[in-house]
Amino acid sequence: MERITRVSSRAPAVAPTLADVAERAGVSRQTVSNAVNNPDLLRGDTLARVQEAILELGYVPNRAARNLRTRASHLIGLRMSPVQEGTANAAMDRFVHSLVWTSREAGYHVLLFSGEGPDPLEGYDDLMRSTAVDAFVVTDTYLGNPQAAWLRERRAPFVAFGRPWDDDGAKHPWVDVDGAAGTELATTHLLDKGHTRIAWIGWRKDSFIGEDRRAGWSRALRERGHATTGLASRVEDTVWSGREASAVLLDEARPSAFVCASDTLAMGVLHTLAERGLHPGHDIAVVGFDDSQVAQVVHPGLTSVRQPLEEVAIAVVRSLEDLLATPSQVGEGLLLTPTLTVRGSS
Amino acid sequence: MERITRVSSRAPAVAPTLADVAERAGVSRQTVSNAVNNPDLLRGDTLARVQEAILELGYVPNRAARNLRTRASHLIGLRMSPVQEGTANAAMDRFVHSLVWTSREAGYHVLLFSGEGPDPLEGYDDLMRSTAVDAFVVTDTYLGNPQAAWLRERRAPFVAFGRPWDDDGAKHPWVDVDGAAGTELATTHLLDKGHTRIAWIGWRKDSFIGEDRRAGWSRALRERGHATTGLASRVEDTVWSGREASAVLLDEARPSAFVCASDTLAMGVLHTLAERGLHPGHDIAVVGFDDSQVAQVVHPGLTSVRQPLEEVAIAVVRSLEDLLATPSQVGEGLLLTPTLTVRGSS
DNA sequence: TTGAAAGCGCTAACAA
DNA sequence: TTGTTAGCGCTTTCAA
Repeated sequence: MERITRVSSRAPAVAPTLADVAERAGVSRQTVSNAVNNPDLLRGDTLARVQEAILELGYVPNRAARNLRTRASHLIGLRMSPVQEGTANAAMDRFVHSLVWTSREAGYHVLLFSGEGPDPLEGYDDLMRSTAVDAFVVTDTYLGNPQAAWLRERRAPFVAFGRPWDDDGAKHPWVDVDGAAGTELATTHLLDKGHTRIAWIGWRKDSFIGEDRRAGWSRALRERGHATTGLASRVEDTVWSGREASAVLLDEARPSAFVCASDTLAMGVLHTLAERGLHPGHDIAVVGFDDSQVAQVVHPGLTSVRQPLEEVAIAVVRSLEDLLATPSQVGEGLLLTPTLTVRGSS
Repeated sequence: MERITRVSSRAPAVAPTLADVAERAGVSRQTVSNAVNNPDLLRGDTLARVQEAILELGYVPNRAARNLRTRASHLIGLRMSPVQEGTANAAMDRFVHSLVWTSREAGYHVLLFSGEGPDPLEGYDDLMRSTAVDAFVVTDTYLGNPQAAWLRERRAPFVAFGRPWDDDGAKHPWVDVDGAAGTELATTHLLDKGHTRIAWIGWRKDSFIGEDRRAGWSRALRERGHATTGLASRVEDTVWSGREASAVLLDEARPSAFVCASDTLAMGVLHTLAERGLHPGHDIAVVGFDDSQVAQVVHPGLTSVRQPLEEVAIAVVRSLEDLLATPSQVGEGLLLTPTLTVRGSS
């Protein structure tokens, strides 16, 4: 039983405006505006009368008009990079979910746009200049932050998910996950399990993120006095590369465990193990990175470093709010720590 | 070397307006507006002069003002359902990518929003009444279309990705993928490989989509005169359920192949096979549904039915354009055919 | 082919 | 505490 009577649930042909509400409540338009945006300013009975009129008419402020007047859209722009088929990479999608969720609570919506091609700047310009969004969340910082300088120069508010790797003096706010801490966690976990020869399969050297994650692996091994020599491989982020690299490492370095820069590479390791009749978690331990769906559903479960994307989203939105409230403020950086989800593969 | 001189690439402190351009070009504001929206109306030299001024000033029309005036936002609303951890389901994310891409070409952006809870209507109302979006794309039709009737009653333009299963008389436009055709394709593929005892693992009976996909399996078997009795199982969409169901079926019905309603369930089958030392594609064939990343990267590759989500997005956007151009028009339905991506598991 | 007037719905600034 | 005035930047309508 619906108790509340929604008078206008049938949606009137034409949407009511402030003026309609004002007339109905017997007040001025400004008073209605205040009732919506600054209810504290009204006297109790006036507020009640206006709110009743609002309810009766089913009034909802027109966004375009409000945007025009306040010069704000309450929209956050996010560029979506194309899906990568054949990989396990879906961190971006998980992040989008978290961001949408968190933004809503802050009164923002997420506007998705796509760059035409490889140019990461494509698409930002138009949205910014047409005042379609209030700010951007920049995620594709894997090769440094070409966008950061560019957006900064154009005075576009933005928060980056990802460190300004190549620019220590960067003054924009950012949030990132400590990849090295993640792989260190993974490596220590394996060391605790008794493994000593732990191999690394990561990305090519020009990847900042890849080098960061690799550092966690080597740090953990060195701290416990174990060797890293000959145990590392740097390849492309594909299943095939992970398979090849692990095959070579198994033959030449005889590791008992693998730590990988991504779940995609870890899946490659699982391929090699399957081909050789080896059982992950039993014969050889494997740890991936990103706690993708793949890690969650593959047999016997892939242990993986999980980025706290929900927290990232919260921090990003908070940062965005600060930024929009105080545009001149110097941005801060925040580094979050990932966790390790242990499954059958280790 | 940048050849084109972007005079205002440094972004002026305050964005230029129509009036600024008009003054610079020595014409009226209206003429500038026409230069942007109806260039055909201008004489060649006037147009050139105005365009030059636009370029020099770096003028981009203000979206809020335009939206207010034209009562259109060129935004498409899409509700994101929460991520399902522990499953392989990511069709939604792939679809979002395609939709963003396709929308851009049609001059639209995608606005993401999230429902608060299980109520699929939550969130639509506010966006619609505040004229934040021009239309919606409705995707969560797995339990019929409660949104359809609701949105229709409120005169909200929308296109559904998913059939109006429970309402033959539905008059809204929709695009869907023929699930039965997909599983029929999968089953026929297995029959061609020599399998005759092909089991089905699908969803509970109250799932329209699940029953549709199941129909393709049984149709293919019946057409070739093979049995279906005792070969089907209906469970929840989890890896665990798929594992359990396949274990029972293997013991009781001795199938040589499995067709599943989802990659998640298919992964469950792979678990059972791994536990029994059976090799997918060699001892037992397995086919999933959705061609998820999981299917793509798992060893030895999971054969899976692939929904043509790019085509779906194109059809949805086209439908949306028709709808917005001719609001009164009766919506049509379009059923697309999936393909089968064959991998090692079959 | 171009221009002038009007107003979309809202809120900031100020006045009562 | 409430109301009045003005105008955000644009496009529709109509006149020149």
